[in-house]
Amino acid sequence: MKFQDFIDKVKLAQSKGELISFFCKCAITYSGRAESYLDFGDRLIIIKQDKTLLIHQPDGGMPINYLKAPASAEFILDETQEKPFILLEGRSGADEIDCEITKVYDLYSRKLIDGLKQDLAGSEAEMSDYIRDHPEIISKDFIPLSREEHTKYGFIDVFGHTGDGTLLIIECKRYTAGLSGVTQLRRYVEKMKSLKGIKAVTGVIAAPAITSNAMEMLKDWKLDFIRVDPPKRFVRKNKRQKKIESFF
Amino acid sequence: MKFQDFIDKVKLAQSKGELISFFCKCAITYSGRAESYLDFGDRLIIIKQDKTLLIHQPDGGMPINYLKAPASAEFILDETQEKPFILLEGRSGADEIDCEITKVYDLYSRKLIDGLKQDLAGSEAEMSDYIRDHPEIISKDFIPLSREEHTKYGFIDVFGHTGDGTLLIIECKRYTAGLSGVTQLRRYVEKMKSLKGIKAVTGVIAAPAITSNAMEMLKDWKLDFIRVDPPKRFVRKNKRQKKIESFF
DNA sequence: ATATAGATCTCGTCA
DNA sequence: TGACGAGGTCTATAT
Repeated sequence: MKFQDFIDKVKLAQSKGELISFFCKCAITYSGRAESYLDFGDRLIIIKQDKTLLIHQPDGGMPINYLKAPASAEFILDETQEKPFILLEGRSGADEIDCEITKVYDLYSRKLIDGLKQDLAGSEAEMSDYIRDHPEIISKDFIPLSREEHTKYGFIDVFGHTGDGTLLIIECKRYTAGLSGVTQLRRYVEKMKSLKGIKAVTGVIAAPAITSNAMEMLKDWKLDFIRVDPPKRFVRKNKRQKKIESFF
Repeated sequence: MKFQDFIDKVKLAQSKGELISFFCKCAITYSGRAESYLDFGDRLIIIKQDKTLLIHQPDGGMPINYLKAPASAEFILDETQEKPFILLEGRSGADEIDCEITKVYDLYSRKLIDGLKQDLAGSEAEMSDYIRDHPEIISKDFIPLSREEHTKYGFIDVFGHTGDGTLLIIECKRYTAGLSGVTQLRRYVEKMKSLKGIKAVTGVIAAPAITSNAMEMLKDWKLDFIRVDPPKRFVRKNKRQKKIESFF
């Protein structure tokens, strides 16, 4: 594709508020929170409708370069060498990407209509909901008082007390709990002890598993681990359907 | 685009090892580590050459759904309703996406040649390199012994001692240090004290800034903060070039 | 494989 | 706006 065609297509697509996607050969210099250089290769570049910029290599899940919305772009021509490139700039001007493009293979754009948000289940928030609604999985006499609460002690997943009046802080982890989860819990317990002047405060890690180092630290600090599996909400679709085609 | 055309194009592209990108209208059900549902809307779907799957909405930086490489796909036809959809499955079978597609607007594919890796500067590792090579920014008598070392005390960014023999652990943060950075440092210092039986162990947060809560906690634990800016390696390109075109 | 921690993290949320 | 923590985090590295 000729460079002028490319410019014309991008401008037209932009004016219509379309998402733009193109394959090209380019070299990329990024300067902002970090700095990077990537020499010439084929990449997929996407400019979303909110002017998010994504640059993807042919493999891997993460973009190799990106700019948060809204990014701006302008074409620049190096006066001496006549190398065209695109200068992309982040909103604040703190981030910028020089994308030197030597070939544009294809450019496709379309206005995508989609204002929907995903309904996600299985988060840590739902796990703390579940514990609040099933306090018996923590202990027979556990009485939850609050959940997902931002306190001056920190963001506490579940908070309550046991029959003998001991305050109990629960830190939920959806996966194997590690050292950082234990230090986080310990911080909450300590802070509540010192600020309330109460000694009868304890903490529990609620997670499906815990690493051995974390378990050791937990014991050192007289904290507890209770195995809790994160709840699931949706049921999988019936897989017994007629197969049409199968590939890769 | 007709459904059979879509299947044929995907199969052909797959056989040639191409990256596939298409706009479509679809509804997505995900089940795996979490579960989600997203009703019908227009999206950009990318199948990379290593069979990474990415599904993007028209706005936002993150894919709304994805599968890590290598994902597999097959077309399914619901027997009663004759709704075609694609069943995408993660490698282990633990993750799966049902993508019910009612329209395919465009499909583009190309073999992208790019085996290069990005040269990235400004990481925390480079910051610890810098401190090791410029120990005077910590103190006049600081002598670094190791850097980025995985020890039984933890992963310590920079470790050394001062003139009077006090052991010093440095935790680097590229941006404003927060509570978690302080608890992390505190954990290393405590562990080294207890395992070595030495009291003369102290810790330093090296970062461009620190939050007030973190600073308070740091003082409580007799730890220190030293302002250090992360080093930069690349110089920005000269921006004074001739402008060709500018858009959005 | 598991554990640990960084990331141009991103994203939401609350004070 | 800054601070704080979760994330289907992902990715790299060491044990």
